[in-house]
Amino acid sequence: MDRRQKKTREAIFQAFTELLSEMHYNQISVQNIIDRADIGRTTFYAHFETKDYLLKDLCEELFGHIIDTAMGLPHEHYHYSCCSDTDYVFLHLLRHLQENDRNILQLLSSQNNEIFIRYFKSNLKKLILQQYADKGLLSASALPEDYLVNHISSSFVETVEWWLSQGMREPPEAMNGYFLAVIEPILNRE
Amino acid sequence: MDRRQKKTREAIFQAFTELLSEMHYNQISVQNIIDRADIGRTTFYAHFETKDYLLKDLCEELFGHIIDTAMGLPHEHYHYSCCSDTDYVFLHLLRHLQENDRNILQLLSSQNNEIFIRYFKSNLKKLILQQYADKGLLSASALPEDYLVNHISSSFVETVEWWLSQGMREPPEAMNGYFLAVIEPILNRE
DNA sequence: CCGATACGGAACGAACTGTTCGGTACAATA
DNA sequence: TATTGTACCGAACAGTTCGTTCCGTATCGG
Repeated sequence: MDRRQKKTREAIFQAFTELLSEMHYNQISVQNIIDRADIGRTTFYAHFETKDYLLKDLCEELFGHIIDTAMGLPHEHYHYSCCSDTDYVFLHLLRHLQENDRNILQLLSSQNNEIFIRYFKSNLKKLILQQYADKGLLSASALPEDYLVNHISSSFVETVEWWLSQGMREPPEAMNGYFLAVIEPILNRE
Repeated sequence: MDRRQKKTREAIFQAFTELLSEMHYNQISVQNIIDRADIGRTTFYAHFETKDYLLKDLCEELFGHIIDTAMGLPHEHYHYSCCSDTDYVFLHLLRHLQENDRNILQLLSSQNNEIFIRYFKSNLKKLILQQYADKGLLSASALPEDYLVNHISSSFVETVEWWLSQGMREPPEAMNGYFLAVIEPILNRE
C-alpha cells in the first residue's frame, strides 16, 4: 500500500480514537475527524464512505486482531503448556487487554463502550465455540447450546467491563478466576 | 396536567416508538418525529430539549414502570405465594414482557436494542439487590458482591435477548428455568 | 367569560453532509 | 532522470437538519 495512503488512514484512526474517548459517537462529526486528523475533506471520503464504515473498519482491526491471535494461540503453545487450554486462552486475552494495545481500553471504557462491546462479543463467540463446543463441554447440559455460548461470551465481556469499571485494580489472574467461578459450575466437566 | 400537553406528549412518544422500530436511532431526525406526530416544530422543543432527552424520558417511563411493579410485587403476594420470592419475581417479569406492554418488545428487538438493554439492565440491578443481597445469598461466595449483581442482571437481560432472538417460541417458564440454571449454582443456597 | 398557556407556522443563521472540480505533491517505473 | 499514475488539498456547491425567535390562534382551567 502507498505510504501516503497508510499514513492518512492511520491519522484518521488516531483522530477518531481520540475523539471517541472524549465524546459520544453520535456527537462526533466528520468535520471533527477531518480537523483533528488534519487532512482534506476529499481525502476522508476517499478512504471511508461514511462515519459508520470508519467505525466498522476500526472495530474489525481491533477485535479481529485480538481474537485471531487468541484463537491461534493454543496450537502454538499446547506442547509447552501443562494447564488446560481454556483456562489459558482467557487469561491470555485478559493479559493482552491489560497491555492496552491500540488504546483499546480507552474505547471499551468510554461512553461508547456499547458499540465496542458488541463487536467484542460477536468475535468472542467464535472463540468460545472453538474452546468449548468441540470438547463436548456444552452437550450434557439441558440448556440449548447457543444459549450457553451466548451466556459464556457475555459473562466474559462483563467480567472485562467490571474490571475496567474498577480501574483494573485486580490482576488478570484474579479476573480469570472470577470468570471461571461463574462459568465452570455450569459446564459438563468431570 | 393540561390535556393538550398530555396528548402531545403521547403523540410524540407514539411517533418516536414507531420510528425506533423502523430505523436506527441515529437516523431518526427531529423532523421525522415532528412529521409523524403531526405537531409543530416549536411544540416539540417545548416538550423536549433534544432527541436524547426524549429517549431518556421514554426509557424511564418504560423500564421504571416495569421494574417498579416487579419490585412491589412480592410484598403484595407473599401471603398467598408458597414458592420462593426470587423464583416468582423473574417469572413475573418474563410474563410481563410477553404481554408486550407499550410495544416494549419491538424496542428491545429492534436495531436499537443496545440502548434499551442498557436502561433495562441498570433498572434490573436495583431489583437484584433487593432480591438477593438482603438474603445473604451473595455473601458466602468468594466473588465481590457488585461483580455478582452485575453478572446476575446481565444474565437475565441476555436471557431475554436470546428469547427474543428465537422469536419467543419457548414459554416464560422455560426461560425462567434457563436463567435459574445458570445462576443458582453460583449462589449460596442450602 | 377571561387570563393563562399550549399549539402552529414561517423564517432565521449556523452547522454538517457528501460531492465536484482543478491544481499540487509524491510514488513507482522505465 | 523523465514520465505516468495516484493520493492529497482547498474551495465551493446544494441539500438537510438543528435550535431558536416572533407572532397569531386555539384551547384549557377557574
